Amino acid sequence: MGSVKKTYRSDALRSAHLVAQDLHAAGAIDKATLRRFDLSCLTPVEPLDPQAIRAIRETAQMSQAIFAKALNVTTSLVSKWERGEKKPGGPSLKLLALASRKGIDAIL
Amino acid sequence: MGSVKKTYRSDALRSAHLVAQDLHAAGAIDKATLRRFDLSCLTPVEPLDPQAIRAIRETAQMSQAIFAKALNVTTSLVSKWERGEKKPGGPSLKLLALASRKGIDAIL
DNA sequence: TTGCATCATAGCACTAAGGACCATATTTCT
DNA sequence: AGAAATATGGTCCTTAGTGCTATGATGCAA
Repeated sequence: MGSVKKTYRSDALRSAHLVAQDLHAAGAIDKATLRRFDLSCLTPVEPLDPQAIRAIRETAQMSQAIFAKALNVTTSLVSKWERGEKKPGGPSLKLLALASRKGIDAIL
Repeated sequence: MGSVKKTYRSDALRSAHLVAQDLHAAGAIDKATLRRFDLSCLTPVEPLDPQAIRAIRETAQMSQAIFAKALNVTTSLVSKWERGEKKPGGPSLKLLALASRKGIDAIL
């Protein structure tokens, strides 16, 4: 199972943030470095075209209805995203980016 | 560290979704059960008052600016959330719920 | 066949979230 | 002292997101 490997990478990322904070608390690194570190840790968020959004959902094997529930939006909105009638912004894009890069389970 | 325990719980949750899909593919469970399972897996999303939002951010040891970047929103919006001028909805609430229940690293 | 449910699309009206700008005052680090 | 980060406050404005309803296609079971 990807369980072991995925866990390793995931936890490394996860703990890195806290480790960096401890280093700063101990005076080992300055605030600027900590700040830059935090920003470099963020999952990149780029605009998604309708097909890309649908691809994320279909990879997750979900209907529009339960995909919408996972993102805490309405099904009609998901439909509009996938047809290009509306474009996801700010927080929605972040959720989609997480689902795309880390897998749907990252946001369940 | 927490790595092992957290990983165990996290991976169990993560794989459960895929396992259920396999069970369905194998004909072991029906579609309705699969659907209900997916919904029951979702991180509960409840309204958050301004102090709760600030608490999440301060637990993460982040300034409004980098917290905003993590959520892919503007700093002024985070400020408004924490002062009660605006209330986070849909996708924003989902992100905040993830940060609150699974830790800030879940959304980095 | 009939019936019932899920699925996806589509329309419309409406509210408020969220974005993009400002300016200000305080703190913190150099 | 200066520079940079921090948090608040504001104002204007766009549109994302909601809620509702209706449609047709699909699939499953009685």
